[in-house]
Amino acid sequence: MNNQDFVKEVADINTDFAGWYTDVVLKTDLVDYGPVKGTMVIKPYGYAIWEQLQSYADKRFKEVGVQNAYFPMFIPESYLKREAEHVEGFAPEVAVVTYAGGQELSEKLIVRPTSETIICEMYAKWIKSYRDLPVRMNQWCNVVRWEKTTRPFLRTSEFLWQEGHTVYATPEDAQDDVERMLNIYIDVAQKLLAIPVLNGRKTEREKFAGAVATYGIEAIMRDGKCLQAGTSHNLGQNFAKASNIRFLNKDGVLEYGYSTSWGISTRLIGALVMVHGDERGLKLPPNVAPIQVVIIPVASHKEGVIEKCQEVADALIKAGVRVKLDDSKNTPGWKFNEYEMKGVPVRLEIGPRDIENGVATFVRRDTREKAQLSLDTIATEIPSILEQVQQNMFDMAKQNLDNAIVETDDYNTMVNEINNKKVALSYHCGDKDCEEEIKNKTTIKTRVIHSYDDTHKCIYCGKQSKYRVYFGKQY
RNA sequence: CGGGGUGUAGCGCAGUUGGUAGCGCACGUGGUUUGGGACCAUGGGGCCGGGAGUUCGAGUCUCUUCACCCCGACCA
Repeated sequence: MNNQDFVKEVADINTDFAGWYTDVVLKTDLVDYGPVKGTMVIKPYGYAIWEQLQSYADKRFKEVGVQNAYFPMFIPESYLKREAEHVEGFAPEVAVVTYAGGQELSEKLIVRPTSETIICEMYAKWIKSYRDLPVRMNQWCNVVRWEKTTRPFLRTSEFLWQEGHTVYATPEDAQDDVERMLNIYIDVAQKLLAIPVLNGRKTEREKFAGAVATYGIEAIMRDGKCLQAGTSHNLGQNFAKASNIRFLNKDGVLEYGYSTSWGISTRLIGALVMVHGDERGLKLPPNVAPIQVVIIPVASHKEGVIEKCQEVADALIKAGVRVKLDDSKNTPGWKFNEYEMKGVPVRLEIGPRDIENGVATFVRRDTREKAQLSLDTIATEIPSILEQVQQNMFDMAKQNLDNAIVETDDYNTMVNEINNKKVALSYHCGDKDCEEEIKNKTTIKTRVIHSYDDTHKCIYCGKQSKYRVYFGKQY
């Protein structure tokens, strides 16, 4: 097979982006379809990306004092119903267990679509005094949401995520938490995944079912569509009241707690693919790539080639680089294409000619730049090259993001630009029905609020603006 | 849930008016190769998505069901 064949087997990235996406995630062994509709098997290469992401986020959570725990996946149906907006938001997409242990259950069990209800029930049991606060726990788990359309990573019936749930004594502390966690998510996206994001508060229409306020990060794919990549919710006292989370304050008065919740999911892997990928396949930023450097021996049967490759691999491992030496039977050319498709950031080719010259040939995935590196200094140079690749990938993605944003005060311009793969930044009145009308007419929704500003007119209804907000189409 | 499309070997596909299922790649074995998807030889591999029907006979015709893809609707 030559590269033409690869191109033929994968849909064209420019004319069929959705087809390109599914082809790439399947062909690069990130994922496969499960036997049940809408389910996915995350294969080792895809799971390794998730593990990188997990370990970064987990470390950040722990640094700010969050502890991990695990809560059951089955939630009594009655729990979900305690918060009116919450049940309305989730009821259509929950999976329900009605039969177990050989008999009909007296109370149906919801398979968690998110765990606010069950965690708050437990918190209510544990929290008695202001001395018990704050409570801040996170769990890494799976959740189930039975949605109509599915796409690997982006929207599946079951997916992996983390959900953090906290309770504070004051609204100010809760709001601080919401912003602190949002900032960690911004770092996960930007520093780890090299995905620049828009961030801010969601509108009333777009907020989480049961929240007082939702904040989110939004990534923009190369087809101009937006993807909600992480959310941080201020739940106010809504869930505390629904679950009866009360504590005695310093004055001996019983008060409801203030809770928050926040999450990121395997969807980020989908974003990673769609933000950075190109016509050759995946392109992974070094900080999250399971393999940062692949070493490909050339003429590996020749004296000393494999030994030299192994030597370089060992030196790189010692320098903290995730490296793979591929000494399989495939030809070098096959391997070049394979690892480019899989998005490995840096490739080293080592053959008799290189060894003779005391160098290795290196090729960057992001720029496809090819050069020689001295074998003596390679282990010290590679880490900084990886940093450059990481930075360059972020910069390129940032440029795409900046280019995608169009500031406009004209409704028709907004609709046209968004249909032309852009994201609009416009003023809006903040009225739910007005936003609803725009959505019904065009499928365009608000993403996050840019800034509050009442000195302009709403782009749709012409009334006084409340804020400036990003509009776009979404995955 | 509406409209369109596809299910045949691990992957990509062909299969004529119905007559015992084929190609390329991948895979096993032996050898030659190795700097952008190598070559020769020789093997193995199939519930033709599932079910029901028509027929002497179904990959092919009819009905039905399931899954996946695309476009909408829905979607913290």
